[in-house]
Amino acid sequence: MPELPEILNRAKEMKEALTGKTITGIEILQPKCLNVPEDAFTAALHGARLIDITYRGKWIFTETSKGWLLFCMGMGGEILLVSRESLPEKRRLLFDFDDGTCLSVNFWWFGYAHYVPAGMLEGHAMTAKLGPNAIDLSSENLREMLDGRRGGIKSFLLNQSRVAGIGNAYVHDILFMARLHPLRSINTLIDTEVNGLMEAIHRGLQPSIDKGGAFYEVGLHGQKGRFSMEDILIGYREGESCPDCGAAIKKIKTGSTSSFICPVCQPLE
DNA sequence: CGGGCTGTTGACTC
DNA sequence: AGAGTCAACAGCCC
Repeated sequence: MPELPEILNRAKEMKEALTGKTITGIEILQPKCLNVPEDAFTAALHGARLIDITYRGKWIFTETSKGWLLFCMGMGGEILLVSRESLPEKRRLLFDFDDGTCLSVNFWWFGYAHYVPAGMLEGHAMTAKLGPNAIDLSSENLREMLDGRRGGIKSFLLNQSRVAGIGNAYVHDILFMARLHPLRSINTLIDTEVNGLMEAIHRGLQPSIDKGGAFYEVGLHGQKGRFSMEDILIGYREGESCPDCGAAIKKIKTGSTSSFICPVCQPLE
């Protein structure tokens, strides 16, 4: 599940390694992940030179001389820089470059590779509505965004059009560090809790950013992320002891997702 | 062997 | 506005 730490790192690696390369061939093994017909996609990007690679939330933005190439990795996948001689078996898309290297892209069904003409990003619905990157927010921003809103804090954090980049893997520890129950109503939060939440977002994401992302994802050169299970406090630790109070960590259903909480540190009043 | 679960997102309904 | 459900898939666990 690539979320902000993984996507940030992958975009950075891609910028360093791919800028300046020109696409000389495109192989599409799963046309359904595209937003335009296969031949239109190929025609649009053939001969495109890569200018810059950035990210927003869980999306990677590749700026080329012929428009935008956007990736969303869905629930997992790899973007690998390889040679023609060592192509991974599992791939959905393959880009050949003018220097003989290849970019192999694989993801589960939910992944997207979208083409958007230059200057037309505003018209791309899935990225145009993304909120600001989670790590770029200030407490003041967050307070303004929460103001007047109802509903649970977890679904707010997971809603990419509010805050971009947080997914279900990191949200457990973020809420634990903020001492907030996932179903806590936004309109009951006081200022100190919002400040604490902002701090928890940084404390929840930055260590993984610094370690090249989570252990279950790989980077552009196939290397594993160094943010390991030992770095996770509460998430996926059902039945283990809360690191703060020792109570048993519980797994609960919160809408359509599961949540891991300490029932003592994160009460729902 | 098979059923259940996980994860992202948009579409859809209430 | 927000909550709930569904659909799409591979891989893992029991």
